Amino acid sequence: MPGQRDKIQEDVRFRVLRLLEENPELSQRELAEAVGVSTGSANYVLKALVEKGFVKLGNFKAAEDKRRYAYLLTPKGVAEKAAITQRFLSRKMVEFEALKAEIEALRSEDKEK
Amino acid sequence: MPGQRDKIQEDVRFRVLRLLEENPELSQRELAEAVGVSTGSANYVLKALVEKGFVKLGNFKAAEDKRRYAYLLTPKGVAEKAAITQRFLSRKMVEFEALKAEIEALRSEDKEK
DNA sequence: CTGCTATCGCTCATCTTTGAACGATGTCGG
DNA sequence: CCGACATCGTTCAAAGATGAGCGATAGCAG
Repeated sequence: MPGQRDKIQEDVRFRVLRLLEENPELSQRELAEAVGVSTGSANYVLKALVEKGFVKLGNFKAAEDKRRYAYLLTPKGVAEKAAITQRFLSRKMVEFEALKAEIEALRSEDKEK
Repeated sequence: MPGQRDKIQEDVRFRVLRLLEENPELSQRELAEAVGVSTGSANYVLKALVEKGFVKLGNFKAAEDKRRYAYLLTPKGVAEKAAITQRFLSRKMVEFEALKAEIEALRSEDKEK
């Protein structure tokens, strides 16, 4: 079921783009935790985003901390995020309804007893 | 993040138990599709449930089809499912709220533009 | 300055999951 | 009965995800 995986990966990419747009200072670990993946995955995703030109590495605290980067969205990255948003939103609304239905089904089953 | 994995695995187990309680005739493939995992995983999960004594293999179409089983919940399986239900429901309600919040956040961001 | 601690990005051995493929069994038209 | 085809449970090589740990850097106390 790679379709499932692809969706999850797109979700991760989207959330990363979204988070970085608001706050480019986030570290890989913070990003990982925020989107719910491992540090390894976060690193991998970030690397991919940089390669695709959606994110650019900057040191906005430039001379201060050579370890960490600022993960700045490029215009291309902003566009990509916008392009994904709709698909993401649709998917999440479907998930939302499914979840709602499942919860309700479970509850009404409980009542029956 | 194995906590995440454990939760997902419990979700799968729960959904399998739930589906089988209603319809023991489900094939592994149907089960896999219904819960959203691969056939390999479905097989693995089912095997584990049988080993733990939650599910018993029967051939309710006995002499008719030697390939497929009926996956019957044992009393122990029914009890397990009941025991998991609350935890599952709580988890899903949290997810529900999170999803709701994320969707709304995304929508209001859109409006701003 | 020196040592200690925390955190950075990054790697990779380890574990998990996937799904195409297999042998076996069932179905059905001719 | 026979052959073609569908579908069963099962397997396992390949692909994916994880997170402890590495070298490097920053901050801070003495």
